[in-house]
Amino acid sequence: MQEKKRLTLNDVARYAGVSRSTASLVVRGSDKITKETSEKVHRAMRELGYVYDRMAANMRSQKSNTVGMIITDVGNPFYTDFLKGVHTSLEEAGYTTFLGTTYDSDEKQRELIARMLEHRVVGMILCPVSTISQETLDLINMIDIPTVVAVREHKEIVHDYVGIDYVAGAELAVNHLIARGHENIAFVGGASSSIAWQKRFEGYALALQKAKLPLHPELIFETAITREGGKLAVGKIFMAQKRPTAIFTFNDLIGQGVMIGLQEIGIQVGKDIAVVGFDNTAESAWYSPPLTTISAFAMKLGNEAAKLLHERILQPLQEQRKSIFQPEIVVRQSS
Amino acid sequence: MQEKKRLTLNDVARYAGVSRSTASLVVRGSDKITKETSEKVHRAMRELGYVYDRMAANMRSQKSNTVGMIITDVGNPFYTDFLKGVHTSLEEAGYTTFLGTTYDSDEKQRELIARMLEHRVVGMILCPVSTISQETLDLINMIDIPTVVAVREHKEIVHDYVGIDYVAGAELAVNHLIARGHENIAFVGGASSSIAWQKRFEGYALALQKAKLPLHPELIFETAITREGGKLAVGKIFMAQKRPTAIFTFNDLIGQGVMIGLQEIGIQVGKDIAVVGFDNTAESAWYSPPLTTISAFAMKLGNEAAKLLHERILQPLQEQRKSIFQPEIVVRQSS
DNA sequence: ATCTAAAATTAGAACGTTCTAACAAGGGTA
DNA sequence: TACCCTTGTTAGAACGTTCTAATTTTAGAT
Repeated sequence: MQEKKRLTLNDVARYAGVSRSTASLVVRGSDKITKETSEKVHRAMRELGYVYDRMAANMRSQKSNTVGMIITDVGNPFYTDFLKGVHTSLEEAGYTTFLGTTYDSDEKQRELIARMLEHRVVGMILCPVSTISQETLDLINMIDIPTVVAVREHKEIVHDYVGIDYVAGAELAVNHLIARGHENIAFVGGASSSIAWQKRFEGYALALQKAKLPLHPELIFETAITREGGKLAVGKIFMAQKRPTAIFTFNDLIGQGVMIGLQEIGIQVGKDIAVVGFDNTAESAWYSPPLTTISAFAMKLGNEAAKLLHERILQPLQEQRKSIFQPEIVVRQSS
Repeated sequence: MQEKKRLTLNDVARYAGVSRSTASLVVRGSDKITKETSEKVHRAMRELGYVYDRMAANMRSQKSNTVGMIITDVGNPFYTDFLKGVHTSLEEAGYTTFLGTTYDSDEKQRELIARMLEHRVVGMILCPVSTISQETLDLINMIDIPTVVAVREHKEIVHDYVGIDYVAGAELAVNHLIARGHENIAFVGGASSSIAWQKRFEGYALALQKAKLPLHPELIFETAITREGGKLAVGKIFMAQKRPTAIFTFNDLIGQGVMIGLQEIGIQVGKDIAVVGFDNTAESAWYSPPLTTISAFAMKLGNEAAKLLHERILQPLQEQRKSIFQPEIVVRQSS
C-alpha cells in the first residue's frame, strides 16, 4: 500500500515554475502578484488537485478563523434557534465553527472550553451551564481570547454578555395574566437553584406585589425542563388545595407539556385556564391552542452574540459590553 | 502594548528541567516516562498556565481529531435530532466537530466541503442538498477522506451511506390508512424534483396499487417543507373536486402544519380526517392530537452515521457500506 | 567492578505554511 | 551614465509540535 505523499505549495510552485513564496502569495490573493503569475499558479493548483492546508497556515501565522460555540442542548428548540442565529452570522463573517454541547454538565463544559482553547479558536461563544462550580468560573475568567457569554448571566464573569431581561419578561407575562383578571397564578417549571429560575421568579413576585396580590408558595412547582416535566406537573398542580386559574411556565417547552397534560384531563386551555410560556420558540405558534409566550428572540440573540464576538475579535481591548434585549409578549389563544 | 509571547512546550520543558521531547511525551501520556518526570512536567504546565497547541501537533503528526458535519438546516427538527445523534456519538469517540449548514444550497455545500478539507478534518458526515449539480457530485466523489453520506441517497456517490427505506416507510403509512378504510388518500408536501419526494411517492403509489386502489394525481400537492407550507396546502386540498379522507404528508413538519390548517377551518383531525406524517420528530408526540407518523429514527441514524464514520477512519480500505434502517409506524390519535 | 540489555531521555530534523528581508527588473529623473 | 524608487519575486528562517535515531541512565547478571 504505497503512501501517496501530500501535495504541498512546493509542488504547486514547482509545477507552475515559480517559488513557494509566490505561490503562497497567490493563494492568499495578494495584490502584488501579476495576473499571469496568479493564473499560472491557479491552473497548477487545479491540475494537481491541490488542497490548501489551513492548519499549517494558521500555525505559522498564529491566526485562525475558527470559533468555538458551546451550547447546552441541541434538543432544546430555544438553543437550536439561538444556534441558528449564531451560526449563520458567524458563517457570514467568514468563521468556521466548532460545536460543543454540555448537556448542562459543569465538567463537560470545562472539558469543552479546554479543548476549544487547544484548537486555538480565535473566539468563543459560551452558554454556561446552570450551576457553575468555582473551578469552572475561574477557568472561564482566565480565557484570554475574545469570549461572549450568552443567555445565562453571571455577575462574576468578566466577558461580554448577551441575553434578555428575564425579570422584565416574567413581569410582562404575569401582568398580562393579572390584566385578564387572574389572581391565582402558578409558576411552573425549572430548578430554583439556577439563576434563570431566580430571575423569572423575581419578575413573577414583583408583578404580584405591584398588583397587591399575595404570593402563594404552594403555587410554585419545580420540574425538569422538558415537555414531559410540564405534563407531569399538571397532576401536582391539581393536587394542591389552591387551584390556579392561570399558569406561567418557565419556558415554552414546559408550557407545551402543561397544555397537553391539561387537555388530557379534559381542561380546555385558553378557556378553563390560561397558560403563558417563555422563549417564543417556533413551535409555540403551531400548538393548539397557540401558546401565549414571552419572546426571547433566540435567533436575534444569536446574531447579536456573533456580532459582539466579531467586534471584540477586531478590537480586543474595548471594555466589557452587555447587550440585554427587552422581551416582548406574544399574545395568542392560550390565555 | 507589549505582545506577550505564547508559552510553548519549550518553556514548560525548561521550567521543569527536562527536554522538549520529554515534555512532548508527557503531554501525550507516553508510558515510557517515569512517574516523577511526568509529575514535574505536569506541575510546570499547571504553574505556567500552559495551553497545548493541538494545531501544531496535528500539523506535525499529519493527524487530527476533528470531523466535519454538514447538515441542511438547524431549524428542521429532523436535522436537529440527527445532529444530536451524530454529535453525541462523535464526542464520545473523542472527536471535535466542525458544523456547517447548507440551507439546501448546492454552492454553499461545495464551499463547506472545501473548507472542511482545508481544515484537514479526519472525516466528514454529509447530508447532501436535495438537488446536486454534477460539479458538486464530482467534488463529493473526489473527497479522499472517510466520508459518510446521510439521509439522502444518491446512487452515484461512492461513500458510505446511512438512511432509511423511504419507499417502505411511505408504504407503511399508506397501508395503515387503507387498513383504516380510507380510499382517497392525499400525498402532501415537498418538491417532486427531490429524491426524497420520489421515494416517498414510490411507496405511496405502490401501496395503492397493491390494494388495487386508483392513484388520483389531483390528490398530490407539492409545498414548501415547513409548517407554513402544510397549513397553506389545506386550502388547496379543499379546492379540489376530489376530497381526501386521509392525508399522508411528506414529513412531520408539514403534517403539523396541515393539522393546524384543518383545525382552523373546523375539521377535527383524527375524527373527520386522518393525518399521517413522516420522521417522528420529538414534537409530533406532543401535538393535539398526537401525530401518527413514520419513525425515521433521526437520532439513531445520527449515531449510526457517526459509528460508520469512526469505523471507516480506523479502517479506510473496507468496501462501501450502506446502512438502511427499516422504518416503523407510530400510531397515534391523528389517524 | 564490569558488561549488557532495557528503559528513559534527548538533539535535531521535519510537518506545510507565512514572514522578513533581500534581490532583480524596469522606469523615471538628474 | 548613474541613481533611486517601485513592483514583483524569492531564499531561508520561523511557527510549536512530533518523529527518528542516538545517547544517557538504570538495573540486573557476572
